Amino acid sequence: MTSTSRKTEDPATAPSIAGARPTRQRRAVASALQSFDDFRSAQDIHDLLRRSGENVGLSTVYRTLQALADNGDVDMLRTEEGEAIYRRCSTSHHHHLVCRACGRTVEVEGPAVEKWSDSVAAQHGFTDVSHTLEIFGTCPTCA
Amino acid sequence: MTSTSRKTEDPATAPSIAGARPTRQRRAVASALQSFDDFRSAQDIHDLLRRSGENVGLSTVYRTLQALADNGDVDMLRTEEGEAIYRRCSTSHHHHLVCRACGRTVEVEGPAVEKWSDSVAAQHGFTDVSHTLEIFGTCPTCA
DNA sequence: TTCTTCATGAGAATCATTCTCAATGCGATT
DNA sequence: AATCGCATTGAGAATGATTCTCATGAAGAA
Repeated sequence: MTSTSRKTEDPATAPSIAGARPTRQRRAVASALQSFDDFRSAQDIHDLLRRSGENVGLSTVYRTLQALADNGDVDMLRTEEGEAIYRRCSTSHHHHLVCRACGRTVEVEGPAVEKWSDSVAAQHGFTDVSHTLEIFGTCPTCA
Repeated sequence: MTSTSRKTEDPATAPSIAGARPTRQRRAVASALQSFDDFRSAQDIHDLLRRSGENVGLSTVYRTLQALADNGDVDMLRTEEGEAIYRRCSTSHHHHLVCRACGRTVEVEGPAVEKWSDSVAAQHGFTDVSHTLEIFGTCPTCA
C-alpha cells in the first residue's frame, strides 16, 4: 500500500463504534451496511467490500460487525442453520419476517409479545431477560 | 408450522423415528433423552451415552437427533451462540424460558403469539411460515 | 441362510468464527 | 515534522460444531 489519500466524509450517516477509532475499514463496513436492506452474513459483506474495491480483512469484518451489534447499531440474528446475519438497524426494538429463499425482510413490531415475554419470565423469577422472535417464511415473490 | 398430523405410532414413552429401524443406537439416544430435563447439545448427549456404557458414534447421535427433531419428537433450539441444543418434547407446540447459566428450562405457551405471527406473515403474503421464540434469562437460583 | 438395503462409525472434510501476533495506522505530544 | 504509545489490522492458523465418506455391520424379507 503506497498512497493513502485522505478523503473527507460525512460522519453522521453511517453508524460508528463508540470509543473506537474511525478507520478506513470500519467506515467501509458501516457504509456497506447502508447498501442493502436484507440480512447478510459476515462473509457476504466481506465479499461485497472486496468486490467494490475496498480491501478489508475478514477478521476485521467480523470484529466490526460484532462491535456494531453489541452497540445496538446493527441487527444481528441467526438463520435456522445457526449462521449469524446482519442488517442495518432501524430505530427501536423489533422483530423480523424473513424470506427463507431471497432473504427479503420485513420489520414487524409486537408490543404484546414484549410484555408477554417479560411477564412470563417475571412469573418464574427470571431476571436479566432477553428474547428472540423471528418469523421465517416464503415471500409472495418466491412462492 | 401449525400442522397437527397425528399418525398412529408406538404408544411407548420414548420416541422412535418413523420408517426407520429400531437399532440399539437409536434406542440409546431416545432413552438418553428421557434422562434429563434441560437442553443439551449433541456432544453432551454423546458424552452422556459414552459414560453410561452405551457406545454410539458421534455421527449417529447427530443423525438421530436431527431425525427426531424433524419428526417433531424432540425440541431443538439454538443457544445465543448458534449451537443446537435438544430436549425431549412434551406434547404440543410451545416455547421456552431458558436459564443462561444452568440451562434450566420452563416450557411456556403463547397462543396469542402463535396467532399474531401467523397473521403478520399472512398480511405480508408470506407462506410456509415458521417462527422461533425463546426467552433467555437468569433463573432465581442462579441470580 | 442368503440377499438387499439401511445404519453405523472412525476419521476426514467443511464451514463459520475466533485467535495469534507481527506489522501498521492513528492521534496526541513534542 | 518527528516520535512514541497503543489500538487496529490481516494473513493464516486454530477451533469447534456439524456433515460427509465409505467400508463394514446389522435388520428384515424371501
